[in-house]
Amino acid sequence: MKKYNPQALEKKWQSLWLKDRIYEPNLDNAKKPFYNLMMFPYPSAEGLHVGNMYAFVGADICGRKKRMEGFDVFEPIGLDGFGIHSENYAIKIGKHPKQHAADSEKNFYRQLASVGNGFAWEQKLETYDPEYYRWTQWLFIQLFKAGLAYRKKAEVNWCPHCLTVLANEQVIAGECERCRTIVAKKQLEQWFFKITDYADKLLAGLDTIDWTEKIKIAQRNWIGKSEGAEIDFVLTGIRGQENGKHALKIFTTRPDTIFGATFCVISPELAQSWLDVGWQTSDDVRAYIKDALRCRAGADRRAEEKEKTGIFSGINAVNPATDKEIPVWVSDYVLAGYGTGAIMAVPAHDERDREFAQKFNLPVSDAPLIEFDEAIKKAGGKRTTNYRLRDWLVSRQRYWGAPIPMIWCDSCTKWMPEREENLPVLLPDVKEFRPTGTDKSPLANFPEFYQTTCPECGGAARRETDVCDTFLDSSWYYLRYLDPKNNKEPFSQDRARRWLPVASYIGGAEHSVLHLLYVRFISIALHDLKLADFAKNTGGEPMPRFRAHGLIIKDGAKMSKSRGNVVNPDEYLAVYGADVLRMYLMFLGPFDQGGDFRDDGIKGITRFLFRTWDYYVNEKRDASISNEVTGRLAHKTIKKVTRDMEELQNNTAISALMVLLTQMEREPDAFADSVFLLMLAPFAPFITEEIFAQRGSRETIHKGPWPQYDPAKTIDDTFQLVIQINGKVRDIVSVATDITEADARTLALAREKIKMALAGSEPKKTIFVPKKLINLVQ
RNA sequence: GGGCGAGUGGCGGAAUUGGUAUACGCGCAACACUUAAAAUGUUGUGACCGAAAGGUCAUGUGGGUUCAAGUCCCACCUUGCCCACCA
Repeated sequence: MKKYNPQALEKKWQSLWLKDRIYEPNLDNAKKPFYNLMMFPYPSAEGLHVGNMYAFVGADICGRKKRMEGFDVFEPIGLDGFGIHSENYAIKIGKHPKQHAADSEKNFYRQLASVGNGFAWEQKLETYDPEYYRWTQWLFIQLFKAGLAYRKKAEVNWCPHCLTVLANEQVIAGECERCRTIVAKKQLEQWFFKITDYADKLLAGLDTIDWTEKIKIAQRNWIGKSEGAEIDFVLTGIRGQENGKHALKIFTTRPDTIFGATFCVISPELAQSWLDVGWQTSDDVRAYIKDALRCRAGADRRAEEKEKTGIFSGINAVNPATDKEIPVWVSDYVLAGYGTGAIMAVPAHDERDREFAQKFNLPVSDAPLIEFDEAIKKAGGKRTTNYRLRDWLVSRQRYWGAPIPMIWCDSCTKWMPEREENLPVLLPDVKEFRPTGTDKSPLANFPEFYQTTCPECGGAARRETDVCDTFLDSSWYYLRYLDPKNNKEPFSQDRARRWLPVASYIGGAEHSVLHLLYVRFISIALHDLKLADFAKNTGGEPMPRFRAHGLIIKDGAKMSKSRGNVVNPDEYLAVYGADVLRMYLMFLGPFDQGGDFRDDGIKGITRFLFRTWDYYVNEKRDASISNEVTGRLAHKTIKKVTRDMEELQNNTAISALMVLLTQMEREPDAFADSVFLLMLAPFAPFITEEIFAQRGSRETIHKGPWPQYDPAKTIDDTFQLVIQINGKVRDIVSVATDITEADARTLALAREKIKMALAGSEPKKTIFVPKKLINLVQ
């Protein structure tokens, strides 16, 4: 009697697989490439947690099945280790980020190796490796050369806790995505990527890709395309100015409501710009503008809790539709960054305008609507399109990132990229890496870093001291995986053409408007710039199929360190082994739904694998034995499991395997014996490999072949005919599959139970559904 | 406030196209094995009535469509996620 000992056999197979390189596809010659990508983790404080493992295992199961179906599966893994998150943790534990990276790298790879995934370890990468970020810098330079990276002074989001600027996408309801601190506004000169140039392409591409609908909607909303009009309202009553000399340009998506516009509102920023060019106004108005701008800098303008404020500017505007003079107000409920920073207020149709009108006792006019284009014509406006999407702010005033490879020369008076042959611009190994709290990166304290020579005139010049947003690191990693040691080019075009676009991408939905938008933007831009051509057929879309996995919850809440409910897989792996933990996680529920991690459910899976072991290892039986019922069930199970796995419904696939095993234990069948093990292999790679070897195979089970079913054997000769009276089940009888309606009716009427229930009356109508039921309607 | 989901046993969850609601697993109960317990195995397990046969009621609530509704339509309640003064 051999005992199932998961720890010993898992260790053994891990090293044998590594030695035999069974998960390393031939990247240059693969005939049926299948790029199975999962979002790479950032090596966080706690190490790999069960939620990460859930995502990786779900993706791996899909890849393992493809490998058994004969595909050359490439399943790379790496670490997204640059960035504020890692740096903050390093600061907290008093380590240098570089040291922390080295430590967590070791721990992460050890954990990742233990979960039983078919990772292509030879292609691993880390974003903080100079050989990686050298090419992140190269990417920055290509965008700069194409005019897609630019430097601009603008109002930006500043996190007073992280002490850096943030991209719009990293501000959630006015708070820093990472630390939940209320974000302030600052006027700073920063590097931006022109993602807004790609708004339409990013929007159009969504219709062509097979992604979770939720993510597509989130991206559409984020891009926020709205069709509307810009209309000039002629201004009157400006002190010291002739009437009609100036006009106010407003943006509206509802020009059809223009007859109801009873006042205009401009943003404090627009008002300030008027002051800057000499607008003379009262001290009260000046005070309001100053105050509103200061509030914005302090960022206490979160929508819901704030009552509207504002002040009459003293200026009037002529509504071009009604020719009536209406007042122009200044209020911070109008945003500077959207449209023209000015609106016509229609309190009868817009809730915010109504609230404002009520507070300040402004007129409300329930004027009739007119047709959209007619309104624009009447008002002398023009159609325009506005986007919510802002350009991607990529500079960060922090240490732990790829230095932005740009140089400022005082004599050439311009920004220039570092020469590509000088890349990487190495992140210096400095002791004082903490954020400075000014608007400068810590690197600005190191002349030995920033003092350089101008790439054009050779004179003294100064390096940019900000570093790149981590999302730039992760915007192209899938390309580098194909060739992580390439020191001549960022990626191999040949390999990219062979392997890309990515066949299956799996990751968390929390990146719907961050990573998943940036990764599309960068790929589409690379195609436009002729720097890549691997996805010509998908319009540059790098990942035509994406699925979001659900979250693993513990005690009713998302796992987090502060709640103290993080589950580390190590302890479970030590007790139960990877096979049990993998299957347990998959059995919780559908992959896109996640589930609640609780110890009590593990028992069922443990029992199942022990039964499997006993069935194959300890119960010797005649290998030629065959059983009709079990054989047929095996064919049906292949059909169901194959389909369920394609839909990532691993929970029901596992339940079908449980049903099959129970039947095999009752009535063994040689065909079922062989296919059961193959179907179990993606879920429980270790135990199946061991049993396969013990049954005498010299090959790995993981190259398949995936079992095929005989469609004829999935159809039964008989079925359970449900007999209903008025839609209620009254009897069930086993009949031939091809029974006719007439025969079914006769049979049903002859049944004792039916006779009793009908009590002698004749059914008026009969509904017959082949292979399902007969319904007698009285 | 806007957008998108989800509400099914004691619990996690099943249910191809509208066609046997509660698969599979946990838990629970009885039995077997055992000196005993654990483990394992077998059987049972939505609620109510009934000795049984059988019946009635059950998929958040209330309506509707249909021979037939967890599934489709309308209204409402609860809840989760995303976005949020974007004119």
